Formats: sequence, structure tokens, C-alpha cells
Amino acid sequence: MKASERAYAILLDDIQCGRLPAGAVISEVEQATRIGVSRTPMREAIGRLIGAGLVVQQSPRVTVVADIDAEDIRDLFDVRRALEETAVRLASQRADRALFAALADEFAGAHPGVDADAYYELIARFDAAVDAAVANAHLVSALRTLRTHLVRVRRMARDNPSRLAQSVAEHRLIASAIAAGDADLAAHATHVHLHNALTTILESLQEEPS
Amino acid sequence: MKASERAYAILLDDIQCGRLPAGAVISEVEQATRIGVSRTPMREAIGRLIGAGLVVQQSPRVTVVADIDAEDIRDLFDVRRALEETAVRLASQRADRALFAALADEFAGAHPGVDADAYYELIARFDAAVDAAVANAHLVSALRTLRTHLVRVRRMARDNPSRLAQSVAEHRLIASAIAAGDADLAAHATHVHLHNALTTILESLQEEPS
DNA sequence: GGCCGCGTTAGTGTATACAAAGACGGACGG
DNA sequence: CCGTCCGTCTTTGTATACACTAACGCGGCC
Repeated sequence: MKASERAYAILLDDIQCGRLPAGAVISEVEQATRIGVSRTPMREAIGRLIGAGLVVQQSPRVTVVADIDAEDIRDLFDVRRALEETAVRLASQRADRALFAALADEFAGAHPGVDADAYYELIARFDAAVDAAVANAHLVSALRTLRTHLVRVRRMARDNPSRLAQSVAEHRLIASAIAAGDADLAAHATHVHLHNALTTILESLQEEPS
Repeated sequence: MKASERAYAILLDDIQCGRLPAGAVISEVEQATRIGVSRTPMREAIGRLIGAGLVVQQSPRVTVVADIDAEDIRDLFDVRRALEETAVRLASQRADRALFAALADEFAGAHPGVDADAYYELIARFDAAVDAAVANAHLVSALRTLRTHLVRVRRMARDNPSRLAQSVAEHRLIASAIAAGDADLAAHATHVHLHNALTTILESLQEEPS
């Protein structure tokens, strides 16, 4: 494996998991010695993170982990609505219907209160199925960069059990709509889902703005 | 100016203007000596182009300028519809209405048949005004990477005069809708505009698939 | 005592040297 | 004559050394 990829993967994980919190300064030499690579691959890794928008050059001399405030989250969800509604519309036209019918059944039988990790894994599989169905490299690429930011957002605002239960029903409806080839329903259900998700996140942020 | 930025700007321009056509191999040393920089900043420039999707690593040993076929263009326009409809919706809610009323007037008085460059410059100003109005860094960032690809598409399919004239009317309607704060009209007019643009491009590509 | 200026230092930007890996070509064997 | 294997060579990946710049601190001067 390339040293630059290792450095990128480690730094990305550190940022997404909060080990490198917002505002933390990213020094090339410091991170390079920590990861155990040279400055050259570390610069490449940091460059990719800058390109993704997870770190920003605060001044020509100091780069820091990008901050995320409520306004950022609203902005991210504007983009997310645009891209995911488009994605589920395209998936509704092109998807293997049996696959999404099966996913809808899995959502019907999901119990996030019992095993949250299994539920998150199911959502990841659902997202991957949508990505495969849309068969649009540019759209999937945009969604991927979006998700790198959303991982941090999700971490900032811990889901509560009632929200998770509601989320199951919303995902089930979206999967069913795609299985039925109903693009409008899939898009509108996604809109509702993202509206509820954003509302919950902003509420939980107001309670504990850590 | 940083050498890596110079290299990136030159390479980007070379790709967008067709001097480096699709499929052209990008050798680090060759480009570095041509531009007059070292391999290190050249690597950074190529890395950014890979991140933007303008060049791809065909094999672990050879990177080439990304190809654009009709399918790619359709995919790009799916993303473009999603992002630009969202952008004009947000602009309709937040924009300085007088500014867009003035832009609508400029479109009303535009004659692309007489001075095409002035018309393209007007469109660029319109796009910049929309970007400023949406005030959403993530959305604008996604639009920017999209536009780097669209420059190549526009170059592949030369606009014909009648299409340009129609485009003026479409832009004028979008600007008027934003000025009136009519988000639905702005979004639908944008949808129509992009549908017509895509149709024209695909037609001109079928005539001369150079 | 405060402010301005110079020196030092830390840290990034760039160049280059070295290493590794894959591809091409030539030669040898079947 | 063809296929395969080995060697070389090109190209990328990585490390390190050097340069430049900006910021911080210290000292002198006002």
C-alpha cells in the first residue's frame, strides 16, 4: 500500500472520529513523524483532505481541521437533498427491483434499538445499492465527498432511539418506492427523510452544543 | 505565485482548451520540464486534477486525460440539474432582487450573434451572482468542479446561433424568476434550459462525433 | 515604559536523489 | 519460427536537503 494512501486513510479516520477535532492545526512534519511517513506523501494526503474540504488553509502558514457549525450542516443538507433526491429518482428508473424489495424487507425487520451497528451496516448497504443503481460516476463521486462530511455531522449529534425507529420506516418507504419504480415517491420520501434527519440533528445540537 | 498553482492552472487550461486531448498521457517529468517546475509541484497539480476527475490513473503507471463521451455528458447534466435547480431555488429566496432584475435586463438586451464573447462573459457574471446569492460553500464548491468539466463539454459541441438566441431567452427568464423571488419558476426554467442545452449538445455530437 | 526594527526560528515550498516496480526488447531455447 | 525469460530502462513513489517566508521574541531607541 502506498504511504500517501495510508497517511490519507489515517488522517481521514482521525478527523471523522474526532481525534483531530475542528480547529486542530495540521503540521506536515508532526503528522508525518506520527504516521511514520515522509513529508512528501503526507503533503499529498493533506492536499487531498484540502480538496475534499475537511481541512482548510487558515493562513498561508497554518492548516487546520475545518470547523462545522449549524450553518454548515444546513448547507450540507441542501446539497444532500439535491443529490440524493436525484439519486433515488435515477435508481427508481434503473435499479434491480428485486434487490430493493429485499432491502425494503430488511428495513421492515430491522430493530435499531436492539443492534444499532447492524442497522448502520444495513444503511451502508442500501447506499451502496443506490450508488450501483444510478450508474453515474459523477453523481456518486459528489455523494462520496458529501458523505465524508456527514460522518462528522453524525458524530456530532448522537441519534436518539425514537429517531432511529422513525428512520427505519423512512428508509423502508424509500426502498419500496425504488422497488416499485416510483421515482416521485422515492424523491419525496427522501426529502421527508432528510428534513427529519436535519431537524433532529439541529435539535440535538441545540441541547448540547459540544 | 506557487509553482504548483502555476502548473495546475496551465495543465487545467491545456486540458480545457483541448491542447491535451482526451486520452493524452500525462507524464510527470515531461510536463514538469515543459512547464519549468520540479516534479514535486507537478505531482501536486496532477493530484488535484485527479481529484477533480479531469485526469484518471489508467494503470498504476500511466495517467491520462479523462475521456468524455455522450454517456458522461448525460451523467454530468444529471448532476448539473440537481445542483443548479437547487442553486436558483436558494438564490430566489436570498438574492438581491435588484441585481437579478438588472441581469435580466442585460439578457434582454444581449445579442450573442453580434458579440458572442460578451454574452459568455454575461453568463459568467450571472453564474457568479447565483453563487454569491446561494451563500452555500458546499454547493458552490460542487458547482465549481462541475463547471471545470462543462468547459470541456462546451468546447466539444460548438453552439449554433439559433441555440444561443434561445439560450438568451432562457437565462432572462431564470434571472427574472430569481428577481421575483419565484423559486419554482426559477427551478423549472433552469430544468428546461438544461434540457434544451443537453439536447443541442447531444445532437451536435451526433453530427460530428470528433 | 512603549514601540519599532532586526535576528532567529519554525515551518512550508521546491528540488533532487534514490528506490522499486512494471514494461519493452532482445536473446536463447524449444 | 515462436514463446519465454532475463535484463534494462523508464516512470512513479518516497525521502531528504535546501530555500524562502512569515512570525515571534528580544533588544535598543525614543
